[in-house]
Amino acid sequence: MPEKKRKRDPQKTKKRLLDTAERVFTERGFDGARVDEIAAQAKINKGMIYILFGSKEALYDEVLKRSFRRLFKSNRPESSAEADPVADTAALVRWYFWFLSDNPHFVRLFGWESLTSGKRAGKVLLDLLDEGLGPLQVIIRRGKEQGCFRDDIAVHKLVAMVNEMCLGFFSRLKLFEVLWHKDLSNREHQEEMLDQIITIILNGIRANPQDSARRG
Amino acid sequence: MPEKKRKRDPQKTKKRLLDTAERVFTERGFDGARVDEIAAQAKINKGMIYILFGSKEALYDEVLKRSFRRLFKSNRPESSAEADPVADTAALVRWYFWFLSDNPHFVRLFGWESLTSGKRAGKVLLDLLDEGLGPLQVIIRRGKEQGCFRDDIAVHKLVAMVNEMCLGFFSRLKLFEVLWHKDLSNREHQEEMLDQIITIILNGIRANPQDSARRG
Amino acid sequence: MPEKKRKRDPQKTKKRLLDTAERVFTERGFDGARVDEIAAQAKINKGMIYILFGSKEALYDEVLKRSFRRLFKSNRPESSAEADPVADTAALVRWYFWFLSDNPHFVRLFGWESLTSGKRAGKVLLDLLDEGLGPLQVIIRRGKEQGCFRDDIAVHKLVAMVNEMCLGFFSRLKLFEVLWHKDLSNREHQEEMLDQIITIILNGIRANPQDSARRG
Amino acid sequence: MPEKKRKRDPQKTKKRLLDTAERVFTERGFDGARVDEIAAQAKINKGMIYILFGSKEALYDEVLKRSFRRLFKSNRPESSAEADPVADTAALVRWYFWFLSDNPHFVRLFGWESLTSGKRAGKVLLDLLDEGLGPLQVIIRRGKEQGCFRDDIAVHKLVAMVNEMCLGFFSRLKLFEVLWHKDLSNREHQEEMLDQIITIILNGIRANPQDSARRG
DNA sequence: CATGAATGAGGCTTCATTCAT
DNA sequence: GATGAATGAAGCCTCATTCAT
Repeated sequence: MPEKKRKRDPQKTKKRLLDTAERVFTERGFDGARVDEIAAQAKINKGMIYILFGSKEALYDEVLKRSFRRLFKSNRPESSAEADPVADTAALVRWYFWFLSDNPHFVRLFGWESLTSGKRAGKVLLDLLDEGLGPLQVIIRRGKEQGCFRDDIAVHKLVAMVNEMCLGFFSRLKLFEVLWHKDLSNREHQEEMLDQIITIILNGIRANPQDSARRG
Repeated sequence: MPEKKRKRDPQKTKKRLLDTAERVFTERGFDGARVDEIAAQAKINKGMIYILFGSKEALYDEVLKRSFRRLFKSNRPESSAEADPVADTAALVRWYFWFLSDNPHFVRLFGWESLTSGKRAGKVLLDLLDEGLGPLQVIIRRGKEQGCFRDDIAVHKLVAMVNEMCLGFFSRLKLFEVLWHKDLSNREHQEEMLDQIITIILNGIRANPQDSARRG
Repeated sequence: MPEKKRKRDPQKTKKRLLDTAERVFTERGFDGARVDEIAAQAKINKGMIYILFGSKEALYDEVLKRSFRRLFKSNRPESSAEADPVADTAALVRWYFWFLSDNPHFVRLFGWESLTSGKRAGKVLLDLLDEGLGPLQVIIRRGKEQGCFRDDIAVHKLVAMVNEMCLGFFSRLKLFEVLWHKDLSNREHQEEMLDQIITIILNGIRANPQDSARRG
Repeated sequence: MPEKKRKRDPQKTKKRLLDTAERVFTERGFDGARVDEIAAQAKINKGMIYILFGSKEALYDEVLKRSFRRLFKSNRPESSAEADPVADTAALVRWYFWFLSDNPHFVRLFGWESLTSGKRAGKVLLDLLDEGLGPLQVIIRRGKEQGCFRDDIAVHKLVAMVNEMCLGFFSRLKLFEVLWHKDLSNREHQEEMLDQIITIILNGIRANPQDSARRG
């Protein structure tokens, strides 16, 4: 027998509120979001927001934190010193790309925060940049040492570029959809983009055979 | 020669207002911007905004249009069918990169509009994407045909990637400044980034010698 | 002997609540007091207030009543027809003064009620005025008859004056503390004030020797 | 021809608002007053309060200041070293008494502030106490030196007592009206109270003939 | 009884916009 | 046209009170 309409489930109430808030803040940004709208959509009394979180701002912070925690808890692929830098690079980029694909709210929150210079997320943004593709730095550096990646790669710049390609793609997904006449919510279509990114990057940083010949 | 009254110069007033509005909208977004603040900073009477533009929204639209027009009027390098696709690619990316560097407001407005799905800029965003790096498509395609660029490049995806690398870099300039401990308002430091982008891209898309050998 | 369960002692709970409510209402007045604050400080569940008293207003009424009852139950000195009006006057004023000193909450509640025209205490205020120094009227009148007090004393006005001197002193205790650079919570310092009041009053109402001589 | 309904008179608007605010704050205290009510009674748009004053609190402050200024601007009688201390005392008390009678809002605002320990009026309360009957200290002291006032008068305590008699009378005017079955808005009836106060005080502090005889 | 969650009315404040001069 | 005053709708938040458990 299925449960009937149950009330008073603070756990669920709070989650419902956070989910709704995430949706609204994500869609309209902090300034554009309306507390009333969040309450209405969450089917919650407006006052509860203030009992549970204290203010619109605190609610937003909680939404940010929760969304960002997802990145930290996401299962990032490990890379060891013995592993192949090329394969590792591809794996890490793949993981990041699909994380963003699975967390569109994260992408947008990051976007809003970037525009407000992290007025609310503060220094966490830096940690996020680092948490996402940070390990890529180590991998690239190892690749350079092993001679399979070009010498003239500025590691942190490269990481930033990869970040922008992935984040940017999902930031403007809707735009590209219209521009390319393609349904980009489709995972296979997304994968085409990912493949391109990896192809360009790997080819872009791979040491030239003749170069290594010259060197060797 | 028209008479010179004391203060009234509707042309200048309007420009001052647009400049101020651009600054404020750029900084805070449409929802975060305040008509009062714009009027105060422009040292203009609030009512004038409504006489000159009709509404906050219309003022914003005008700011958008003016900012976007700058891209259309910017002196984009031409490329002919005889030119070297490699050099052309580099030239176009350079031009786009420096345009963004010179027009930080454009970068931010584009950012806000991307997040609101172009609620206000509408389809212009598409034109902008096209206007900026659009010709790159032609160049790349020509490069592929001439065999100097890899076969497996998806042209429009590549263009998007370049766009994101440039736009994203300037979108998160402040973040990278802190992350890299570097003054990125400095043009020379910006150039380092540009060089990396071009290096990676060109290497990323260049046809492999052995590949062309195999083909040839 | 009734069983002793863990915590439930409705008697004590109610007292604790009333004590806390008295403190909070006294400090901030009815409008400034917060039901939440009272409940929190009394370490009681908010709902209990409504179970025990029904409303914020009813709780306030109960606080008022309890505080006012203390005046009625206070051990006021008796005066008989044979007694000395001068000594009786001093005794009664002393008693009233120390009652106020011992019941600062009473003083403040009276103050709030005076400002709201007894919107809540209602006519009880009148009874209180009467209950406090009321008997002074009889004493003074007897003193006038016996010739030891001046003829031209308007009895009820005098009583009011004494009342204001005592009540007013304690109402603005904190102010006088700062003004006089003196710790007026100190009982001995309070006594100095009382002595002054009694001195002035007794000298103020005592029949002049020459007057009585003239009359006699 | 009488002027028609004229609008847009910022001077009058502000005064109307302050007058209304004074009335409402005076009646209900800061916490009990409602911004909406003030706006409605002043026939003003609620927003104007925030344009003109910034906040409910700032409006209250302005009301306080304006009311208190009236005391400072009131024409207090001067007293010279040659004057008769007895007459001077009477004159000063008379002046203070009638000032309070003419400024019932002042009396009530002072009352609210006393209860909140001047949370909003701050240290001004001290100045007010001083500004009102402050000069009485000098007069009494001179009277003591000249031998016409008793030695054992504590000057500042006496001043406080006079203050309380006057202020207290007007604070509880409504109560006394009911208690005494007398219309105390009537100036002549008020004067009876004033006469009593002065009589008691002067008799209370006058040096006893026999005392001065003993001394002389 | 006792509790913590929930509620709705209303409080203060802001803001885009209009209007009288 | 240009200005400062004015406005109404709406925004965020608080608070006495109720309710399910």
